[in-house]
Amino acid sequence: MRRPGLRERKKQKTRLALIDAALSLFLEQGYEATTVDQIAAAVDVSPRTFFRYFATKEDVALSLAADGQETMLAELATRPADEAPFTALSHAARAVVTMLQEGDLDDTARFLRAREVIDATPALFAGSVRRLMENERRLIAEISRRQGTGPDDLLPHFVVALFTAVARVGFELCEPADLDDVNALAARLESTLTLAESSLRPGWDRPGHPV
Amino acid sequence: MRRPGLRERKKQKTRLALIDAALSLFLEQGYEATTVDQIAAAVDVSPRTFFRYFATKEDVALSLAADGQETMLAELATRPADEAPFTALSHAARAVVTMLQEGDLDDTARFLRAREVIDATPALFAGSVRRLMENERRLIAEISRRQGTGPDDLLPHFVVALFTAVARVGFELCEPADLDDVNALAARLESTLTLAESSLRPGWDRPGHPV
DNA sequence: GTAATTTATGACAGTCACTGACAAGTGACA
DNA sequence: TGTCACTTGTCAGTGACTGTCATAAATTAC
Repeated sequence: MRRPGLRERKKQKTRLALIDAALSLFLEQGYEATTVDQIAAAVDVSPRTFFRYFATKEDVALSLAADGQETMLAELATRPADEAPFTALSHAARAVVTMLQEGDLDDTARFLRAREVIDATPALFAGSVRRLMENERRLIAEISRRQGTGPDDLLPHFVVALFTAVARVGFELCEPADLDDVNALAARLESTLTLAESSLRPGWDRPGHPV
Repeated sequence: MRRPGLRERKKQKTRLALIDAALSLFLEQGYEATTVDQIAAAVDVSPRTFFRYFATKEDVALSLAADGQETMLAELATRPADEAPFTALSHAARAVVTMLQEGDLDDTARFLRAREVIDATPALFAGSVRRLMENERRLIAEISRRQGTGPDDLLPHFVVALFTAVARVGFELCEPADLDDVNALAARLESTLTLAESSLRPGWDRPGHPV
């Protein structure tokens, strides 16, 4: 598993090159002012190839965040079944930050740069939220499975919606200063989670609580 | 003010005709399968004119929901300053339902039909959430103003994000059966608001609570 | 009432995101 | 080394969206 083969390595290289080139161009001249042709030209690749790596233009900026969400989903699946839903979700969110702290330095820088571009570009921010919502369905399914509740139960929807709100405040609404540093991001997430816990009644995310 | 002038009346008529035609086509053949040219042709208007009424294709389905958000903002502004933020936001949300219940029957039907199309179309659902998020900034500003907190205070962000989450669960995640009836929508909103209140500690949305 | 002015619309040309199809090049593997 | 699978470039096309200019209709001035 050490070497994924030359072909696979080339692909990853092209993918990262496209992301880097796109982020640079987006920062320089703005997102809408940048054409896919420009990005492709910067990596010396045909525009058609760009769309073989990324389904849409916004994807090139959002794919890293999407990877983070996959990490979160995976972490959630490993949490013990008797853990309270909101607690399990909190740990899953922390896993994303941990992944950044432990990962390659270049990868972390790229991730934070992507966040910077996303926060500065309304269209990308919108896309980011869209992804978050799509992911919400999967989170709801997982929480619902853990709790054994039916698919039309309000509680899982409620818990996940609330958690997503907290995560958004923690992750996305960062001050520009916070964007430089992963640790600042982690601190922000923690303080938001603390605020959430101090605002909610104990056991609120368990069925049968509101008597 | 009774008569806004012939020109203005014509414009409103065209606007509603475009919305109705678009919603019908979206329901019949799906959103992406419907072209702007088709919508324009159905109303006997040039495609260029369509874009003079709606900035984007998705706008034609989302504009009614956008109107609802304006109503909410306006209602929020009239709430007493000493009212707790979440309570004020809840009343503002109720104002949207009230507006539907009291409004023209055709308008209500159109609104519910738009919701139906939006819920059935991922792209439109995403756009709907996007609008909600964009609106969040204005809600935060208003809550922040009411509370007299600084712009970098976490609490207004937190309160509004939580409220948006609740509103989404109440408004958007409706069962198909609920879409026929405004009263069912109202009931759903109320039960979600109740769930939220029973989950949160009293005074959580006021500054200085979590000692 | 008619003339002047504003405003909505249509027609046309153009940009850009995105896609299907086919041909050519390159790594994988026997 | 030769075959196979996969990746890429080229090309042609669709559809969303925009700028521009001329025309027609509504509003206002006279």
